[in-house]
Amino acid sequence: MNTSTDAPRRTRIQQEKRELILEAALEVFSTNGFRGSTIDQIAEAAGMSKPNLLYYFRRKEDIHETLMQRLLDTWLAPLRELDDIGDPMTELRNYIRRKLEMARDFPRESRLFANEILQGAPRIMPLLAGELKTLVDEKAAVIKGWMRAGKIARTDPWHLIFSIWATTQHYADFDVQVRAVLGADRGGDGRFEDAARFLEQLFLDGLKPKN
Amino acid sequence: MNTSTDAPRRTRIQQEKRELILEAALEVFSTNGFRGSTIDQIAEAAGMSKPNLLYYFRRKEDIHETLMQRLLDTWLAPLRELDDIGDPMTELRNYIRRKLEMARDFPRESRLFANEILQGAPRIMPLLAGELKTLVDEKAAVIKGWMRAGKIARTDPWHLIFSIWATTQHYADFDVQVRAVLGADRGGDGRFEDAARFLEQLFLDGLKPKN
DNA sequence: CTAACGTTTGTCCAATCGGTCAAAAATTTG
DNA sequence: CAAATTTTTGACCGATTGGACAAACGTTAG
Repeated sequence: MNTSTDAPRRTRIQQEKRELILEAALEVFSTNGFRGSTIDQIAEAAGMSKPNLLYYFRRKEDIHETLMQRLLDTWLAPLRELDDIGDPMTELRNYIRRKLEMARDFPRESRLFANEILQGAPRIMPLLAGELKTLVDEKAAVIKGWMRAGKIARTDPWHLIFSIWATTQHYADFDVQVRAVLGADRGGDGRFEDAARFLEQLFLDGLKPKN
Repeated sequence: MNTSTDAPRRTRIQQEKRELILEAALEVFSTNGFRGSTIDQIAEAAGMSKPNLLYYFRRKEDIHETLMQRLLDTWLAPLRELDDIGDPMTELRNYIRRKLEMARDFPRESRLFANEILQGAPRIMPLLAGELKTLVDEKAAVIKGWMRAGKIARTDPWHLIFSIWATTQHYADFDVQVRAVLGADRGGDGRFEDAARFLEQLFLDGLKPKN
């Protein structure tokens, strides 16, 4: 992993300022969407003038693209770690837990991604049909193996992965709604632990009465 | 439900054209978001000139507001129908099924709603903390009753509702991703039936092996 | 027919947008 | 130090935006 292999040579200031801009852009893009965000907003959030920002990223889309590229790697890391060798139930529990932690700790990243997908994924479609599909197919095969071995109930592995994505990311993407519905008492910091408990039961036990 | 009670008197043409605009705006807003959509786009999709559109809705926000108000009612209808009297498992199954059907038949409405929530629900926050919270609390109480009666396993009713929302709406909001990952063979029209089967098993049986 | 009213459009406007450019300021290099 | 290079900025530009407006057009009731 030599970071200087293909990356353009950059000065210390360039590295720092680019990070500053990307951090500011994540904040702005994730709450306003790409078209809803302006370069001025990002520049102000990054504490610099618009032409100065454009000195580091020549087009608005370059910022967004850089952000999305970085995002996808970290975003798929938990799924990559789903291991064939470990105990199936433990592996799934850990995956759900890690995804929920990411929703809690990186909600802006989740919303940025959701925004992109919602609008038809115009900028990352190739990645979805390529890298993402490959990874999911691979992990679906692992899960299928567990099912054949009788370690977990038989279901559709792809839809299982979808439902884990949906339920965990919901706590980042729809956070406003979750907090509004739970109200002041239950919508506080404890909501993620409640969610973790619930999701664990849902995926690992189901709703069937235990009589 | 007298529709003429508070509504301004409208001619036949006004009724028709307003519907035309709302239909066009649903299409445009749901794929581009509020700020990403232009009045020109909506006007063109509705087959009229921009000033003509502005004759029926004086501001861009008025269109969006009207759309959101209508949406919320139909969107919450399935939950409203969750009945205390019916058989719990059947009621839940039907609710999940109806929500999934809505994701299939009204994906634009789902995406419009998701767009609004994602961006912090600036225009419908009061509705979430008011009408929506009341409804969810009410239905959560119903579900709690079923749990006390031993009809379904004990869990958090609020998070149960969240997870039903998340999993079903996922097939509308993240449709592009779902289709990309499933690929050409499994991403066709059958994907909703696969999803229905999977979700039914997930929520009603769980993943525990049946040994 | 015609006056009144409802509908449609072309033209225009101020504000905002993404982005350019040259020149000033700061930093690094020799 | 001074020259070379990098960084920052103010001023500016053309395009797009939401919206205003008056004039033209269509419809209908008397």
